[in-house]
Amino acid sequence: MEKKRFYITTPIYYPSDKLHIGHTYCTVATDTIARYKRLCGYDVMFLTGTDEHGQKIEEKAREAGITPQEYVDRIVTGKGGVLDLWKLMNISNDRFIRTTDDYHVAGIQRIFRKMYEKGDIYKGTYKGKYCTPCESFWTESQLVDGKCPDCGREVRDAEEEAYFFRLSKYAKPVQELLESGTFLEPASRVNEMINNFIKPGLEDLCVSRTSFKWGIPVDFDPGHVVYVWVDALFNYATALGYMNDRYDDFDKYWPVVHHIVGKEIVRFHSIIWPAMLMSVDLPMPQKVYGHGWLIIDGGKMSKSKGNVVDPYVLADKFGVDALRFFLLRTFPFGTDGNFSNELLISTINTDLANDLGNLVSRTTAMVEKYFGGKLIPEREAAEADGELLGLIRSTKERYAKQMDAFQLHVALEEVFKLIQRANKYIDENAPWVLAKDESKKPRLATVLYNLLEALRVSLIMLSPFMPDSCARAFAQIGAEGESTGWDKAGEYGVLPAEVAVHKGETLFPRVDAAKMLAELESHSAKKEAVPAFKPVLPDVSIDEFAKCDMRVCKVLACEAVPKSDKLLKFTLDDGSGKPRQILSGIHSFYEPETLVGKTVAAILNLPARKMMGQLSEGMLLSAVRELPDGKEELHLMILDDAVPAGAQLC
RNA sequence: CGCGGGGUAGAGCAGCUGGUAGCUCGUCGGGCUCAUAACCCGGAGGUCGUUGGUUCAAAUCCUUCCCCCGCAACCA
Repeated sequence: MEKKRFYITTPIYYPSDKLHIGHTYCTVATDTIARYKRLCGYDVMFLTGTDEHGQKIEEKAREAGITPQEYVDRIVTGKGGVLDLWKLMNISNDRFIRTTDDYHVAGIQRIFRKMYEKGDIYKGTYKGKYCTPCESFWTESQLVDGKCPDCGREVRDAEEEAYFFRLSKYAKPVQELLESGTFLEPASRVNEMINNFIKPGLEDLCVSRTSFKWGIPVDFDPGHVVYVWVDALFNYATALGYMNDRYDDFDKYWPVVHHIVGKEIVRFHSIIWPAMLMSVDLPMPQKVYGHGWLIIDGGKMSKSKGNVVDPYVLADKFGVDALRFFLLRTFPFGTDGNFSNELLISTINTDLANDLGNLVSRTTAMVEKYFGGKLIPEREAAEADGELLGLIRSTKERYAKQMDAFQLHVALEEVFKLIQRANKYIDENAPWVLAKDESKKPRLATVLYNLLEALRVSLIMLSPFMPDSCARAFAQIGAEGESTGWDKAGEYGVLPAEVAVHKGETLFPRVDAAKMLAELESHSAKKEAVPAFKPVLPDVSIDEFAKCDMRVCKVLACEAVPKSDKLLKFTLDDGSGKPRQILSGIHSFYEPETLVGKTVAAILNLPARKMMGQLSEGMLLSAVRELPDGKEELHLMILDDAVPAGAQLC
């Protein structure tokens, strides 16, 4: 009979910077599932890779003075890069795709054309902000203070020609897909997607750009570059040979696709991706699983906060397997988890050193001490064995159920129930007492054999999580070959009666928490930085500066804008005699009532603009800086009340 | 009323198809000595965010309100 197939993917990561523990978490989890499926006998295809195009990488490369290709090569294949990281973390991916690979590029061009010919991609206009001197398009959110983020100059509304994907056309089938059961998990994400994105109506999606070059050219329309969606999402298909001839196992693995993704990209994978697949008439993936994030000190990990955890450091200090284990044992896979070094250390000490490692150690030590390393074949069963043997036989089933549902942390819990029961079993049977009586030797051998069997079974189930350590442990307890296979994970009596053990070096050394924390502290202490000084912007002429009409205003009234977290609505006396309304996003720093009567400064000649449906005629001046923790510190410019309204700042 | 998640012992979490509140760490006491000062047993510690309701019975179902977190929107 042919093996059942299983195709699993991580997202392709964006190599604009070094990867951190969050990427590692996702990849390690996916790797563990892949290893588990292989263990169960599946024909597994495990794909990971990098998403290497786009404006941001183009910019980063320009800053570094190298080509975009050189830039991504450095991060992906360079020393300490993505490939090195996965090698270090013992990731067993079968394939690694880079969106700059030529077969992917060719495939995407064909896919783009296919969707175009079908009429699902059409030419339209993309509206955005344009900076003429820089010849660059920006979205609202990219603007810095309403200005070009590159040069700080004014931008204007503009349109560019672009291709769009008819996402709207697929809204209904996508909704049906989401509602139809297990496509998207955890289930809580389904409502989020439908309520937030589908119900309000899906807009067609811009899938090409002319404003930057670093991407896959649209082959039938030079100047256009395929924008992220088509390029990145279809990696899952091109990596199997879809629309290219580099590989030819697309038909083999396609329908059994499982995408493991972070919750931030669930939307793309559960709405846009299915829609595009429908467009090219491909069957839907079996599952999209959105896992949670690692949270640090209650907040998201980010480079600007300086709280990024470096997997290289942790792997170096604790060992790869311990780190892998910690990530998957501690945090429920579907929800966010609070990362901390203390938790890491305590998990390693409790589960790996005290429970598992110590069990291997004390069991093998006793076999050596009482039997010279090799058990005698005589046995004597006892009632006291029942519970342990029951767990040896039954844990596999519960474990498998959890693993199949990607509940990795619960699966591990099941294994550790067995390990803890085995430790208790030693206490109950006190082998050291049996050892004193020669006539109890068969009973002693039975007790130790049962322990070895408990370990063997546990190690099989732990091996997808900690492949190297389990291999070492198998050697120590004298398990080899078939006895370490999945088929034997729920059976008792598999090890030979005269099994020989080899007590080896400590599997998981205990970590000295205080010492280790101090070491890690010194690592991160260097990063405690003063707020970065933002580079001074390019010169402006005095004439340009003089164009800004900044005036002193008195706050006549101030109230929060309904339904907005950030906006405050100011009614100001600008000296003209006519009240002026300005909105400002500073509610997180000030309560409206505390500002009434204050003397402030504002630019009056910015074009009026609507925010949350309200008109804002100008902008209040504030002093802003970014703190080392990534938060923003803002002070409204509050002037001496003696300054009259309408006075000009210059 | 934008959407979603969460508020359970000192900390971190489970339980949430209703029926004496559980796990890990920490803490206190005991046991054991094979083992990586590890292991085993026991104790202390919670009015399960708040209000009202359904029920013989609610952490668990419905309802009010409060707080936290994410997404969306939005910070010129």
